[in-house]
Amino acid sequence: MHTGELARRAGVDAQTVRYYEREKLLDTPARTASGYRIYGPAHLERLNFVRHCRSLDMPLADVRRLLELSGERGLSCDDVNELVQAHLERVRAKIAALDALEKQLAALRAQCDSRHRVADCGILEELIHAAQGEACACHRGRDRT
Amino acid sequence: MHTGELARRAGVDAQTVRYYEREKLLDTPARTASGYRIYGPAHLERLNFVRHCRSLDMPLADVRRLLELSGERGLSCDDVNELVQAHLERVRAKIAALDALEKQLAALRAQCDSRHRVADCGILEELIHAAQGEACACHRGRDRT
DNA sequence: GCAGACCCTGAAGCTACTATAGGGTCAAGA
DNA sequence: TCTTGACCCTATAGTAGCTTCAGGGTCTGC
Repeated sequence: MHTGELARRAGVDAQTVRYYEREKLLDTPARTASGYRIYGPAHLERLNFVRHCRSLDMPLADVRRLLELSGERGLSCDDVNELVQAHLERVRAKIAALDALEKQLAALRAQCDSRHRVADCGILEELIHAAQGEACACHRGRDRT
Repeated sequence: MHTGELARRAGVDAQTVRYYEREKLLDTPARTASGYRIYGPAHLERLNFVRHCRSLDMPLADVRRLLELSGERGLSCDDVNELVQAHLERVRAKIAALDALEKQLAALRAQCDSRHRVADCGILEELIHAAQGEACACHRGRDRT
């Protein structure tokens, strides 16, 4: 099959397929005389694997590593474990950060009932006040993900 | 004060200050004869406001809009409300997506107890299997944030 | 007069794609 | 045979919000 069909079957854009090839996530395929890429079932399988990992929000570097590891079938799979564990922890950390964020935003949103003017808008007031207050440590050296 | 001191006081990098100036988030400051930027307290206040909004994960475009709106003090503050509300909803959507993700990753992590080889690693097995299964719709047209 | 800390500009790098420009290929229909 | 339309190719730029780097100037103290 050609690039377009492979892409369609995996539910991605054809450009993404070429991008993955450049990034060494897909094996370089054979070409027709006129330069069209020719893919087989193994490519589709691999592309699906990559997309599944991406749907789990794994960075491409991790996916690449998993692909390498899955080739070395005799090795202990500690590395696979660590990688997934580390990713799980990143996701959990992000959830915690967003939960805190959501609380702050909900509180902020509650400051204004939209029936008044910018000059005495509770939200802006709060934003400006919070930005100046000594007590507001939320924008000092916070980790950004 | 010069760029470095402003940056230090706001807890950011000096390059970030210059970046915000380019992006029209800070007023262009006066310069010394030799070209050094000179900032006053108003700049620090504004920079703190920007950083506070960023700590709430607001995109710079939203921050720019808030800065504009806070200048028009006679207007109704409906726009401020909408902006914060929309951002809050984005954050909530992201939390929901990450919660689902965390469950999938935790399940995946539980597949392998690390005492065996890659050849029969439960995680890799599961990843490959899930990527191929018809039932796995998780990587077909999922929304990406 | 020199070291070290600071300042400047412009450009590249990061992630994971997406989009655009400018061109070639192929199969079917008139 | 010509044309149309759908596909393919490459290379490059754009997205967000910075960070880092290269290559240079300035200022202060010894």
